[in-house]
Amino acid sequence: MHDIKYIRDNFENFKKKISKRNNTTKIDNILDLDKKNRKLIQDKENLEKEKKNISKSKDEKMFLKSKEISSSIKKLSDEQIKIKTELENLLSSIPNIPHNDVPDGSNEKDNKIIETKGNLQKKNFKEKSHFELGEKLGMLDFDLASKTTGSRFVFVKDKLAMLERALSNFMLDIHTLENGYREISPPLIASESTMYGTGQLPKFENDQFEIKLEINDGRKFLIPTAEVILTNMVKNQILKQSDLPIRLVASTPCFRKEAGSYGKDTKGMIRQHQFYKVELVSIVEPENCSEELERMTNCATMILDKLKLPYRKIILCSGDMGFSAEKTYDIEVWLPSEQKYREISSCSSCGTFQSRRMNSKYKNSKNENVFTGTLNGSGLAIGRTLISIIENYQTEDGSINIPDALRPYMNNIDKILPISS
RNA sequence: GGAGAGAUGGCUGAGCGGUUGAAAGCACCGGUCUUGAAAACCGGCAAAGGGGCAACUCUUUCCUGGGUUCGAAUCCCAGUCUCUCCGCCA
Repeated sequence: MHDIKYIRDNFENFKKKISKRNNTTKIDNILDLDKKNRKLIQDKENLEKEKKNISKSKDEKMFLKSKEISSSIKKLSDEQIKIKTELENLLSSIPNIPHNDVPDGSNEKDNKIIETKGNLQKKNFKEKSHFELGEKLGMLDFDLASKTTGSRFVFVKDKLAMLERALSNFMLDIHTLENGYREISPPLIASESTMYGTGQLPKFENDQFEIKLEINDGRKFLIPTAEVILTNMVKNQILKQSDLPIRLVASTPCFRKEAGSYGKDTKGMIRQHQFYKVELVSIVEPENCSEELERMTNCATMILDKLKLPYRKIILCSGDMGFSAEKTYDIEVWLPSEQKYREISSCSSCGTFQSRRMNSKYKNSKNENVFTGTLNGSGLAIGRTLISIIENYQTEDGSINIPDALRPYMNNIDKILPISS
């Protein structure tokens, strides 16, 4: 959600910055709606004052007049609410303003590589894809999933299932013990207002799995990421300055419809309707957002360093960022079978964009209630980490070595062999 | 699924038709005292929105939405949420 006062005072600048984003909402009539809205408020308030005075005076001769005023107020108020709703709907579907650090650009081709790390060791055999390896091991079963459920789901079995669980524990341990995050095991279902708070609604309803609890219950959705539920923990709250920063981590399943990516990554478990992800969320004083984003991104890359997986860090251009983000770093891991880097984490600062939607504030050092800053990042996507380990640690015979850092989480085995052997 | 109870400022909690935006306490901020701290005492302290360069001022808000009334935190209706007890259950 945007600050209407800021837009009012900086409209041209606002318009220019939003035009750099992938935005489909028409913004030209914002000022007009704002003007109408304020005019109606003023007219309404004048009448309200008059009415108040009559009732205070207890002058019976004026009682009839007061009744008339009431109906005029009702009319004005209805009109004002209509305009205000229109304005709010408009504002709530405009993406966040890009941070000054963000490079201009229209799509992923304009993202900038910031750093590349790790060795792309050349193997003396042709590297296989994770799904080929996983199916050969008998531990990834896509056919079975399509039988029980449908496409874009997978059964992970045996040692790969254990590896998936190990990754979750490994990441949680690092973020809680080394990086100072508080571990949360949250609900996986979010209410409509929660989904609105982080920006999934109203614009991206098509990507969400809506579920039915009871007929008269409010709308509920499976979380597409733990960001939604963790960030909203501070919804409708005024925090103390000493509460900040709040750093939260959760390992949860995530559910996405992936509407609009038909035909994309249909093979393998790169893009699934359901996947595990370890998510980091920070609630901070807004002036600390940039600093916190660097810190958070380092917390994410730290995992890849420990797993000795090659990766690169990029900054997304204005046209490629998510709706709520003002600045985003993507971390991409090397996938030998594709000879490409693929996204494994995305770390974003949202500034006060989400906290305005959530109404999340804190008392600053001047004792004023101001909106908090929110950040979120994957640390990391478990499914994709699993893929990258399978592919990067494969051997010629099709078995998978276990990275040293994970062995304590894998009963100290050093290798995953096919089931038959 | 059955039976009750409740929802008031950051928190606890009074008020149950007319200077009540709301007592009191806690928390918080400022001051006096103290070598420093604590204690004690004094003072301040809800939010949102509109107008104004500003000092300031106006409006709204006591869960939400309707209704009664000149006037509602207070009365009536509907809904939401929370809690307790019983049943069922991971």
